[in-house]
Amino acid sequence: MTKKDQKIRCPECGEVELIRDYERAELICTNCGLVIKEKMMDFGPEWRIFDKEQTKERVRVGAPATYTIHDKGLTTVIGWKDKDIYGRNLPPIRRAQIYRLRKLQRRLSVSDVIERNLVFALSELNRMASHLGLPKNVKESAAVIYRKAVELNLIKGRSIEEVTAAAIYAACRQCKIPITLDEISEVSRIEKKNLGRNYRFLAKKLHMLFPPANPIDYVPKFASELGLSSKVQNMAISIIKQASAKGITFGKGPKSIAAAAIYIAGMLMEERRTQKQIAEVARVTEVTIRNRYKELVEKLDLKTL
DNA sequence: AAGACGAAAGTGGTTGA
DNA sequence: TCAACAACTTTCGTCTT
Repeated sequence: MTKKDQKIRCPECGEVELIRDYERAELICTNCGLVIKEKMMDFGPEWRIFDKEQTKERVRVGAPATYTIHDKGLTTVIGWKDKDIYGRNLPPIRRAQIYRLRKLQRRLSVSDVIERNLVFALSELNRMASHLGLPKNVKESAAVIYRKAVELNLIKGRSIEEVTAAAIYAACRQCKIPITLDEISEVSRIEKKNLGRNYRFLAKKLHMLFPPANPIDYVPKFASELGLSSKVQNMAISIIKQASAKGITFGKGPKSIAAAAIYIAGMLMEERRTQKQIAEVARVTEVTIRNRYKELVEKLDLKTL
C-alpha cells in the first residue's frame, strides 16, 4: 500500500481499509465489498518489499526477465554515440568496428521472421492487456501460451492477432478472471466467433482444457458494474450454489446463470435492476435472463426466501 | 411510457453417426 | 462430413406497472 491508496475512501460506507485484488485488478472495500476501482494498472514493484534495506536492493536489480518482451528483456544495447565511457571521441578504426557491431546486433536481435513476428505479437498482447486492465500475471501467462503456440507451429494459417487474442482469453481462463469473448473482441479486431474458434484450437493443441467458467466468478463483476451492494452479491451467490447443487446450471451459459441470479437477488433485496440493465453488463439478452430466471424460480422454490 | 413477458424464427457450436 | 440438437439471440406483439 502506498500513501496514495490510504487516502481513498469507500464511497459507499466511508471505510478506509481497502484491499487490492491483484488477481482481478480491483480495489475492494473490506467493509462492504464494493469494488471501487476496476481494471487498474499494476504499478507495483515486481517483488514484495519488506523493509528499507530491501527497497534499495530490489530497485537496483533492474527490470525482471519477462515473457512479454520478445527476448525476455535480456538484450544488450550498444549505444549510438561514438564516444567511449569517458565521453572522448573514438578513433576512426574503433568507430568502424562499433558500427559493424551495431549492424550485426540489429540483425541478430530481431533476425528471422519468427522473432520479428514475436515482437509484433507481444506488443499487440501488451496493448490488448492494458486496454482490458489485466494484471501482470495474466499478461505473462498469455505470453507463455503464445510462445508455446509458436513452438508448436500453430500460427500457420492464422493471423498473429487471432492467436494473440486467443492466448489472452486462455490466460484469463487459467487465472480465473471473468472475461467475455466480447470484451476481447472489442479491443482487438477479431470477431467473437473467430476468437472462440481459435481459443478452442489453442486449448486443444496445448492440452489446456479448463473447466467451464463458474457463474459465481461473474457475480462480483456484474454486481459492481450495476452498483449493487454486497448483500445482493451474497444472495446471488447463494442462489447459484443452490442451483448448481440441483444440477440446474449444467450445460447452461455461466453468464446467463449469474445474470439471472443477480436479477432475482436484486428483487429480493429491494435493489431492483431492470432486465435490460443486467443484460447489458452480462452481455446476454433479456430473453435469456428471463428464461434462466424462470427456471431458477421454478426449480428452487424461491418463494420461501 | 417503460419494463416485463413470451412466441417464433434464426444463429453458431457441439455431437454422434 | 453432415444432420440433429440445445443454448442462445433477434424480433416483435402483448400485457403490466
